[in-house]
Amino acid sequence: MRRSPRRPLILKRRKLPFQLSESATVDVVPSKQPHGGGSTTTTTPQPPAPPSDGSSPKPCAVSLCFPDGVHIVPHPTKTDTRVVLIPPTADLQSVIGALTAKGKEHGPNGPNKFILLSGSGGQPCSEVNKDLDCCPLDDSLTNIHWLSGMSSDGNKPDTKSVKSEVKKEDIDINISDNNDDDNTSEQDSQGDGDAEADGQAKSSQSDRPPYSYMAMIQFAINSNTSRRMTLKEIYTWIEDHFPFFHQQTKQGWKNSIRHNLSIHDMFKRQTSPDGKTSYWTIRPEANRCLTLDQVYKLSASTVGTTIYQASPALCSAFTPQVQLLPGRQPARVTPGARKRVRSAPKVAKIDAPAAVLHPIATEMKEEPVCLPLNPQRDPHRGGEGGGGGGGGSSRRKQRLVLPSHEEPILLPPDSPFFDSGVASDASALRDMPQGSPSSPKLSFETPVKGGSSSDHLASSTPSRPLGSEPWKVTPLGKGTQRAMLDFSPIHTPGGPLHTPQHQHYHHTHLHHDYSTFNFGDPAFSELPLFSSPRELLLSSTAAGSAANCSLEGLMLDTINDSLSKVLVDISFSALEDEDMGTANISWSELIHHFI
Amino acid sequence: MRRSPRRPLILKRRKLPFQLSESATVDVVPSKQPHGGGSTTTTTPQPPAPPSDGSSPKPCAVSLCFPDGVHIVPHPTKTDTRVVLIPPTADLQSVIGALTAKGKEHGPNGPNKFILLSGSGGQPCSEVNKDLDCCPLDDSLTNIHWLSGMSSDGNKPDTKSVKSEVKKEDIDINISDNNDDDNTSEQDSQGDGDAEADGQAKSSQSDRPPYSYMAMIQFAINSNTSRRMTLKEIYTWIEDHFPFFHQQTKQGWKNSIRHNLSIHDMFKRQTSPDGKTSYWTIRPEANRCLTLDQVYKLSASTVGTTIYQASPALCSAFTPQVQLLPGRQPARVTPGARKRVRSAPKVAKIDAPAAVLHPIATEMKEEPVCLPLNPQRDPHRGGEGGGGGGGGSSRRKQRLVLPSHEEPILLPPDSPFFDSGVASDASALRDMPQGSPSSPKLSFETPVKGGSSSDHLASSTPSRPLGSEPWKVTPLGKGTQRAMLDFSPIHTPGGPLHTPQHQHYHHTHLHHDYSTFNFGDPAFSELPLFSSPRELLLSSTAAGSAANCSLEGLMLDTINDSLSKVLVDISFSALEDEDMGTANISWSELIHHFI
DNA sequence: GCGATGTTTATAAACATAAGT
DNA sequence: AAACTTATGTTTATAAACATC
Ligand SMILES: [Mg+2]
Ligand SMILES: [Mg+2]
Repeated sequence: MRRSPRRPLILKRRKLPFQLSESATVDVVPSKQPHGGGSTTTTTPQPPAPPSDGSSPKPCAVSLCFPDGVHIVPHPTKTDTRVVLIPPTADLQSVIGALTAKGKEHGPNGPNKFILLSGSGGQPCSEVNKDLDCCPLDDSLTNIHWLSGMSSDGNKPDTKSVKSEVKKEDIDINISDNNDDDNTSEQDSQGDGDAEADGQAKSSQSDRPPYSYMAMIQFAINSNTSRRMTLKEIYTWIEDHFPFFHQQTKQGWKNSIRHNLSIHDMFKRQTSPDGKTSYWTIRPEANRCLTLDQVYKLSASTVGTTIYQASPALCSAFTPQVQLLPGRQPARVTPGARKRVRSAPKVAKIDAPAAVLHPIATEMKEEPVCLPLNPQRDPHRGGEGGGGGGGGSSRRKQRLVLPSHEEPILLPPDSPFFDSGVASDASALRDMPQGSPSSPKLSFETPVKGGSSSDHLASSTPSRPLGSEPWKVTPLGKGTQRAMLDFSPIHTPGGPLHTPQHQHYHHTHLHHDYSTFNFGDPAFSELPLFSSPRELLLSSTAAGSAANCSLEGLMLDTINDSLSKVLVDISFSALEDEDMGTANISWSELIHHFI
Repeated sequence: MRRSPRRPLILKRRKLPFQLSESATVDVVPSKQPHGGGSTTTTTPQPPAPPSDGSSPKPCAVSLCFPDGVHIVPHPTKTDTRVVLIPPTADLQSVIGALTAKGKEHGPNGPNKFILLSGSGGQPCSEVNKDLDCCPLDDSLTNIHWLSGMSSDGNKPDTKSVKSEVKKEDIDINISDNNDDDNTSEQDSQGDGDAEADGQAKSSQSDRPPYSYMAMIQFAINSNTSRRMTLKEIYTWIEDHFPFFHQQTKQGWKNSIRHNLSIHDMFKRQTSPDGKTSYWTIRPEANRCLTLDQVYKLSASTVGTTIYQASPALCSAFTPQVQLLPGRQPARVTPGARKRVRSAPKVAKIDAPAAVLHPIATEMKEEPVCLPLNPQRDPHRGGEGGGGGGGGSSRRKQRLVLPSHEEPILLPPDSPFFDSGVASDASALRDMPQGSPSSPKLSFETPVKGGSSSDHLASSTPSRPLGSEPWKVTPLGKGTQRAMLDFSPIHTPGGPLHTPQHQHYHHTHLHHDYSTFNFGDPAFSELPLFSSPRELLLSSTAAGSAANCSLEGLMLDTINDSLSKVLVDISFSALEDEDMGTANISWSELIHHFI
């Protein structure tokens, strides 16, 4: 037992540079799309994305507007980059082949980088679930709704015994009962507790699930309609869904669960009004509403692309009437700030061309981590605006601030981040910095960690994309549990092109507290480890159709011959202001601005 | 090696409730004050507090104004609490004895809680070191001062080759060279590297130092004039000062050092302009400027009370000219908000009656962790201002938010926090939440943890208060290294009674970035583990005199017969606004408002 | 490929505290 | 009501897997 089982290695992403170099489109475009194997278990009936039936040999079309309906638009700031909008029905492989040829035909001087987006597939999802976002429950003190049946293992969430007076406006109470498709599934799974052992037996051959503790806790909490769980409930949920932990004689994993709850700022503890029970919740701003269903189902269907619900947590209504004055957005720095690319530690994220980023003046004077745009790093440092600015991009990654004068820019994939092939990151499973909007008020309370947390990614991608995982998920699902996936309200503060710069620097008031919400945070898909470029392509194809409101895309670099999955990220450095948070705009909407 | 050495247990505080219960003042006031044993090693010459020569049998004086010059003022909000201002010349024991008797004479209805403060001793320290705060160096890009001699192990910080232009106002440059007593010591220690082995031999009998990695890293970085160090330098510094690590064959401790640097948000990495070297720094707002000298010297002098420099890091000058508009302080919530008690995880902190706290509306709707004021918790919840508010105080501690309507209150020690006896906490060694002022701008950059961090205390109190520590600190100090202690600028945003509520919710701009600075954070003294109540008393006495600008005090509870050391904390929930940060007010000044 | 430096996750454990017995 | 036990939380220490330079 001492010999730690090691964290699941399968969680680790692997670098698989797109092998396209020597021979132009060699090996890249297999003639057929083995899309078959997928959908072994519960499938997603609804997605309006008809998967292209593959085998569409049309790789030679190099026109600017591909016959498939593909649109190529220039990048706002990068002359060598093109944004390629691909309809869900298009054949991704042929498009890539065409782009590769196109890129190479112009040589290093012409466009050689292509950001492939497929935003037209999904429904706008803007007003889809205005009320059924995360946090369906009202937490007002008076609302003791949750007192009803929570003390035990969460077996009786249906008995709304108390039903106290609702003090807030329309903060539901009905919302709490809002058993939509998505929530219903988990609701049930939780309801029966252990009785769920139905069809698929929880055989003893359960390996350790490929999820980190952080991910599993998120699965558990998000599975509950009220989005909160007691420690005991979390234990039970995990045991029920991952037999591996049921078999564990030692309780070390429970220690780890508690440890993770504590250290990750993403998990917050709430105390019931009576002070009797503690509920663990997920910081709404950080909650991607990831559920096991999503990951499991997606992995089962060979789809490596999951949309981790971008829901920025509309729970703001719960907050008292603090009503702080929203930071004035005007008079601020970095006037022309537009977009900016971001490269996550292990994640590849880029800003969508449409999105405007408000770079916000740096807080310190550290390195402007805006990755070097070109291989030849330009030390345009001397004339910096503020004298601060710090050095160029440092070694790995850490604490990046934009010199106030620097504009955000779309970063091409030439940086090491993008040539790293698949970015099977789990941003959705990460605990985003978030600026700790709560700390200000709590500042005087030592107990609160507040500040910044060291929460980090926990890849949730199952090892193998398809079928029969060795770690054995205990199903107990209905079958209609995918609504959650479709509801991905993306809060886009301002208009597509450029939002007015807000300077809200981590406001504290919670009223609609979308503090530090990043457009890009929400939707980064988990990519199962691809054993070959083909797999990457396949998963990408699937992603284009299934992922509505997705921010993910592919970065095709014809110079380096690399194809990387990237998170097309629209980042608003300071979204804390409530005024911003409410604006929802779908990814596809944004894309339409460019077509 | 696998069998982890365990973290130094001596770091742990112990509960030593003041044994005063059964027999009124029995056993509490020993006839003599064995103050002798102390001050075995280097003593603090300056403290204007002549220790009472003990054996002062005056426990019966129950008058409101003690002959010693003690003033007793009512608490602004708590009727059962009195604030006792004790001059440095007063005999603490007799005062405590008198207060105990007084408290018991009135029974449970009368005042039974006393907050003992000794604020008159120290110099105002308001303008003492306006310029010699933390971060003597300018970090502006143009300032390549640190490029001079940093690449190596930091052996040549004395050769200020570059001495670039000082961009800021008067931010010194002399400060960097400011070889006061404090900095000098470390400066030298670093200069000679290994040659420091002078008088006290680094015998092989070095036990593990009682400091956490986080503390040692702080020691190391703060010892450098430039307040930054490379990883290698940190290694070297620790090895040089703690022979224990020099003897280590395994390099596991280096792994831990790196681990700590990464996980603790307090530590930030900066990259030099040339991108060649990375320097580790301490977030200025979080830096208490703690040095080994302070801890070591203090422990040697039996003084359990250390003032961990409250310096909120005036380094803000380094920041570019971001110049964000400071949050408007007006129109905000919680009008009558005043003070509030806080109980840290393991730390006991209370707000000073004079301080005003701007509770700031909660961000979420969680538990108003304002600890229950009385044993009988009053669920005055129904008519709350905002309807939110959350439940009562939960179990341990975590994430507390004030319902916007609730006023901050001075928490009496009846809560479990105060009856826990000695609070030998090390808030100075903690990484405060801080709201991550930097995250906003970095929000779009995954690399930055930003948000809140799980940095936490690392008690720095040496196991034994006096002399010859087994862990063997390699001296290499001068002898006159205590300047740092005396400079404890306390930033008190507003006037004593109530500062205008600021709503700055974690501003990001760094210009004078005092974000989330808590009045109370800075000065929490480390209490060496007291083996008896007497020791607590002794240390407290010493503290009263030596600690100017100290915020510490004693909480005497005549009901529970407990005497606890507490941090009298003035907390401003949102001090991020620059306008606030510059206002310095000494603790004694605050106290004078009540006399 | 190797070594230094960084980042994250997993485990074990020491304590603290609330809740039960 | 005191004492012991258990559950729950918090924090630090270590080891390790990877990533990047
Ligand atoms: Mg947590
Ligand atoms: Mg760090």
